[in-house]
Amino acid sequence: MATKRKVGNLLALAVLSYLTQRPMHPYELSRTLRDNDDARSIRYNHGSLYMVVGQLAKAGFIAAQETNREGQRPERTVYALTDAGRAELRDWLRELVGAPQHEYPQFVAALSLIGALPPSEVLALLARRLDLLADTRDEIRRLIDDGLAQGVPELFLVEEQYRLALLDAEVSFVESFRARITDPATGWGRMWAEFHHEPAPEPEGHPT
Amino acid sequence: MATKRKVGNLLALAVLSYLTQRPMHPYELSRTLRDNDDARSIRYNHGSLYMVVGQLAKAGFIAAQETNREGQRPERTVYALTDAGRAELRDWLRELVGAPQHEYPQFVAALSLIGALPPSEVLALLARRLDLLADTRDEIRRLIDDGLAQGVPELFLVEEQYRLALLDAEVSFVESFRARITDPATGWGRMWAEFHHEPAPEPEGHPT
DNA sequence: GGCGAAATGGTTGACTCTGACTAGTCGGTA
DNA sequence: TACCGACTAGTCAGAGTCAACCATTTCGCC
Repeated sequence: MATKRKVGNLLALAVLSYLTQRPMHPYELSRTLRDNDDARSIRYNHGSLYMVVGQLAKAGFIAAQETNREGQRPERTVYALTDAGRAELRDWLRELVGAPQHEYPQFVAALSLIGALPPSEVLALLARRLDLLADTRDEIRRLIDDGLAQGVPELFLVEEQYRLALLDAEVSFVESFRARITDPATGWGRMWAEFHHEPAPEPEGHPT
Repeated sequence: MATKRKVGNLLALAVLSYLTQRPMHPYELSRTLRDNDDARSIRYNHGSLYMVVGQLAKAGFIAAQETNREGQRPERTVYALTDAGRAELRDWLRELVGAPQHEYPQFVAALSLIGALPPSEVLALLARRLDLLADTRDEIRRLIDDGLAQGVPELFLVEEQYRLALLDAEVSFVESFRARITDPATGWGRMWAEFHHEPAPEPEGHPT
């Protein structure tokens, strides 16, 4: 599983991937990650990068190639991918692509406890969520369009298209969820509201 | 944001939520969480629970109510929710429901680096992924149906329906992704394959 | 009634992660 | 030319996570 890897942080995957192109020193990796906007897909922390590089070196996936220094700056160690590192990269990617991992999105946790909020409030919050989801959607769309306009191959934007697909699914779900709360036929609204000692929620635009 | 909370672990949210029903001691919480299958929605770790309870107590969200002991067992401290805790629960849930958080699913990371694998292999891995996604889908369906059959209100199954919606979206995406790889019109397959020094991938069922 | 397995209830320690801190360099500008 | 802010480059303490372990008690079953 995911935890069996010697280095489990996904940042390490990106490091391995960039080192296939050429040896680099940590700061160069950091800049490359920033320039390619990888922080959108992989949790990035300046501090974690140095840690991850150290772990990869200890595990034998990368090896220090040379150490040089300019002026009074701290020295920079250039790392190169080893054969073991190349194998790890492939194996890890295979696992991630070939088998879905169980994950814990925050919204799932919230939904599982949603009963703790009264339905009237939940309706308002979901409306707000829909607005924000629409904003995010526009942003991703723009990111993709800009990329395409600048000649980025569509293959390198595929993760954004995936994000978009999930986003659309979430929007549909939230809309249908709202509808089911207000639909008197489901009986949800009444039961839920009674539990919170408030009147049953009304459909949109028909407040009591 | 998520990190500004005194206790950031989502397990704490579940603890606060269950303590609204009645005071409990840690192990009772642990069992309740297990019984309700909350580990599906919230990353659960036996050890973490005690830490989270300690943190919540230190933050003033819960308070030790009494300590008793049976036989030679370690003592059990019963905790009760404080007013601050009730407020934190509501505020936290509001945030989670009202505003989507940026998250980092593993598959997104994998997609962003997918170019490192040759397209022929990616096609095979995606096929495997589709199989496993179908299994997961069946499992969730069964979970929902069993719940409904046992009279669980549909509201308490809403997080599984959300999961199902996302799952379906992922299946559609993966299918369309596969199609675009094999479709000669997109040109992806050829470019990608050339980069890996292999022949362009063929559409399903027509191997070279 | 006795034996092992499972449940109860919790602690510990090794490891990982994160945000904050340090410290040199460079370009502009007042 | 002296100062400021931004960038470069890296370190580190403290917090968090997780798996493994420990010690009792109860339960199933022969």
